[in-house]
Amino acid sequence: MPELPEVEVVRRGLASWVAGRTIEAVDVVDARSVRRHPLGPEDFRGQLEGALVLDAVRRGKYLWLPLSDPDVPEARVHDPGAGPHTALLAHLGMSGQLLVEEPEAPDEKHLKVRLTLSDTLGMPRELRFVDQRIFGGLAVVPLVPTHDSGPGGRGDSDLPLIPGEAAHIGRDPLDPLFDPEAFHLRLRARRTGIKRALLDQRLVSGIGNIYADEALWGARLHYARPTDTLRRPETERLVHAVRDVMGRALVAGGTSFDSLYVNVNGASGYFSRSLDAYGRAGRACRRCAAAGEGGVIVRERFMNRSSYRCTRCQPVPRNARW
DNA sequence: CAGCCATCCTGGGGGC
DNA sequence: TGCCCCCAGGATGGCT
Repeated sequence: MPELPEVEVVRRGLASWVAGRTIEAVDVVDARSVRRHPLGPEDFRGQLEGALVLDAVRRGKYLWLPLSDPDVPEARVHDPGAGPHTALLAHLGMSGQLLVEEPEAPDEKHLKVRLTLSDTLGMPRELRFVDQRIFGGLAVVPLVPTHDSGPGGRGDSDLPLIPGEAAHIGRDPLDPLFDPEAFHLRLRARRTGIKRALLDQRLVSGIGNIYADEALWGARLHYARPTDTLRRPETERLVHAVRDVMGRALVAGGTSFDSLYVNVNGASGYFSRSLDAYGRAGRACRRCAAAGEGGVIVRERFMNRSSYRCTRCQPVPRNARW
């Protein structure tokens, strides 16, 4: 399942392969993948055809391509303060892929949307949205200046332009603007369990079920640990563990062990070999084994999902909040 | 407002 | 071999 490292790998691929090209044609193969575009597939196509892709931007697991507005060329071009006003917004959901392919490549089984891009340097390409489970989708949305938890007192022109759909998404742990001390204080103010908090994209973004379990294992914390009892060293351990697991995944190009997810050019990653908790039910905890101890990874149902933890180094806490 | 849960969705896989 | 059911989980809307 794409989490922050996978989405960031896709973003980088889009920035290098798609930015600078024009969208020449749009084929919505399955309208369900644009159901979050309020005006329907025809409007989706009309708004994209002829648009120039300027960049590829990410906030948490939301990804968007800022577009030049082809309908108002003159006025905008001569206004130095005018940035892009719309973007192609994408969320990969559980199984979404954005693939940059040669037009001759055969259609994928779950191809949902095909964007034909302008030919650059004799390299014609299509951007294809492929999605089996249809939790993800595409939409053309306005970009609006949006405050976040950063320093205030600035004018509108200095605020980041992001889609309203992503306005509530917090900074991710690898973002320079992520504030570990503020994160700690917000955790302490919550009345819930730590895994619920990690999965709340408003508090910290980019973490899904897999990296949540990996980070909790790294920090030796149980998923039901009450957030209001966390001590500063524990939060620091957790932030360090999240950054470590995400950083390693990013270097490896995303986990993509699901085989549904591959990166923007269709190549699989291989980070799954180094997962310590997720998917290892019944196997020995590596850390315990290295210390000559007998901790075992168990799978438990939590939040209608699977959670993996070590019985020994992630014991059930007092006052657990399930 | 904060917390939390059901729901969306498809296809692979196990059981029989 | 075919059928049924479970399972995967990100984000949202609507409860309490």
